[in-house]
Amino acid sequence: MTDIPALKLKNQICHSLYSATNALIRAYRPLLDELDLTYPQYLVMLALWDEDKVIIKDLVQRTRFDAGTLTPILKRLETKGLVSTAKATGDSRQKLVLLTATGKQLAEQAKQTPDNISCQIKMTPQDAQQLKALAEQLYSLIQHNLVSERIE
Amino acid sequence: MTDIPALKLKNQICHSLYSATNALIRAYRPLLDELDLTYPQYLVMLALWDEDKVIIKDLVQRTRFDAGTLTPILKRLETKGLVSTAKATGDSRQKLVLLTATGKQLAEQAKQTPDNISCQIKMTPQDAQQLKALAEQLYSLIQHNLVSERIE
DNA sequence: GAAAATTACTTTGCGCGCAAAATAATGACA
DNA sequence: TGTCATTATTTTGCGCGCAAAGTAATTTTC
Repeated sequence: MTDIPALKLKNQICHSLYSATNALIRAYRPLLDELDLTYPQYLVMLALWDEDKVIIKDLVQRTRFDAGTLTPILKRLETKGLVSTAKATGDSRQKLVLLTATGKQLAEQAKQTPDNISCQIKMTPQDAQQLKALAEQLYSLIQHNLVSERIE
Repeated sequence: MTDIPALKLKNQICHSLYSATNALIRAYRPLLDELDLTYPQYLVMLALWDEDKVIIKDLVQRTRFDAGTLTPILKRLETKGLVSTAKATGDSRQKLVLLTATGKQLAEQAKQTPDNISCQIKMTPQDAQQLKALAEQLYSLIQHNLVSERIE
């Protein structure tokens, strides 16, 4: 119908990126099922395996999740016995997130997940790294934009 | 805490891709608000502006959406008066999706959206095209994988 | 030609993603 | 010191995303 090239679905980066991301989440699902984690929960656990005993604000930065998204995710991880929380000494608005022993042990089981995924998806390491770099670039450009808009 | 490089959040393509995609959706939001469309609704409309009078199965393929996701999206577009539906002649399980006059007119307003986005996000056309190509490649590799698993 | 399998689509349920509003503690400043 | 703005976190509400189950029409198979 429309012959405006700019409106053609096939020309949209957003569609390619959107469907690739969703496909990747689907590909992770069977692996993460074994860890009893959803994809976002997995990303939060990765952040905590890097470093725990952090306040939520910190975790928001590192995971790039919205605070309103993170709160219920942490609650579910707590219900599963993977994390616990404590009030921060000093500023009592802040809440510390800690890994439980179970949460730490799960890293051992998760250790193989990245390899398992890259075995399934036969993208060359070069292409994968480039995709990651371009995605990072896009993220940075957009974040920079939003920040500078907020200042104006 | 964990010193397993494979588990470091910063090394995960999935995290870069996930946060870039969500950031892009956030960047589209103010533009799509003017069209009274959400991001997925916009993608469906793009597909329909390409070609309407199509059955849902067709739209599932072209949008790469799950059928269970598409049904309620189409219902909302119908409520907004942008699309209508009709039973297909022949196979009466099938449902035809059509653009209304309003739905067709909206293409005129949407015409500038892709340009507006690329003005905001100052990625070079080369990088953008490469990102799109790599995302397409990832999508294809995963889809191919899922299909071949289903056959086994 | 009736039972069984398949296909097209819808419904249900749960977990996000995020804007907006609420809550509560801290900091600023007059 | 009290008011006002700011900050950290939670809550609410709505729209996906998708697995799984349901419904209804069509096709296959014997």
